[in-house]
Amino acid sequence: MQAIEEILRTKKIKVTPQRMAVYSILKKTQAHPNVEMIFQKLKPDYPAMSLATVYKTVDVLKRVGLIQELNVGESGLRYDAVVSPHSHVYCEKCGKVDDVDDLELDEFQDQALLNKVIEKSGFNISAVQLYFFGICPDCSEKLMEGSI
Amino acid sequence: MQAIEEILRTKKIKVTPQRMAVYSILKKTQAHPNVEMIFQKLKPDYPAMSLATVYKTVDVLKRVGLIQELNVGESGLRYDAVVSPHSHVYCEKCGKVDDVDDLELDEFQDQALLNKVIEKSGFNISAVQLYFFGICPDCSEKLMEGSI
DNA sequence: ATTTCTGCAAATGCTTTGCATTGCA
DNA sequence: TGCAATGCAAAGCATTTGCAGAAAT
Repeated sequence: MQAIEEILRTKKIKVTPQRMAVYSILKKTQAHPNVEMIFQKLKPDYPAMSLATVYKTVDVLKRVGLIQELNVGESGLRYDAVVSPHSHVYCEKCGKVDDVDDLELDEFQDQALLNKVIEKSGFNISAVQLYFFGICPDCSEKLMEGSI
Repeated sequence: MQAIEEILRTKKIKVTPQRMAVYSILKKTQAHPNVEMIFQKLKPDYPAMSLATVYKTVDVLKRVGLIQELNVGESGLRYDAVVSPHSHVYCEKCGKVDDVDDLELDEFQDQALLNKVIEKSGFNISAVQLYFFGICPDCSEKLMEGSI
């Protein structure tokens, strides 16, 4: 709650309660919420907050590099306050997004793999996203129960 | 143009000129077009075709497994008739999507990596997508010229 | 003859925009 | 005080839906 204020001020972006609140929610959760989810979590404490403000805020935080945007397909863009490279799993049944930490690929991405892609594609690569799609443990269980 | 008809008939899905046309376009191109692009390419030969039909068609082809859907962020979902595992680069400037073939990661994905993710996450993984984001050679060049 | 698909137009729903008001700096 | 951000409502767009007519099996 200190660093972020400085980062914003450095970029001449005003520090507002709304921005702090959105960031704070993303910092606390591991659910990778979308805009609507963030809005709902905010409601109790900030009943006056507008959905448009949440859209604008995640955009600002993203451009400043404080959060990253995930694109898993359904349910809109998801947001993550963890900006270091890591992969994600998406449950196609319930829409849950989990982190997959400590894949050796995560470090791998920085060097060998990235160089190879740059070489092969000629692109100037600035970001990587690795997504896994499937069914989460909870949904697998429910599917089992249902079919018995 | 033979196999696809059989695949559709097997699943009791009717073979129509529109469906064949959409698939044929995806089969020919490497541009990973979105629905609008497919629609535009179709127009000369199928002036009566509706955009809604293109949406419905890519959905059918995807569910049957004849094409895959890519989610690079901007410019809507992209479609690819190559369904074998391979990665993609996305140009954040012009929206171009290219293939990145022959990453050892592509075979890697099938086994070791997948097993590790399944173990770590508890998810039942059915698909993987690896995206690289950056600037393509053409856009890099234009940026250079512009800044001189 | 049935059943499914197409094309149109309307509806939906997420996201963005414009602008007056509010609030940081 | 001045400039930027918020909140609201309206606008914008991509995608979906409903349905009558057309086409495939």
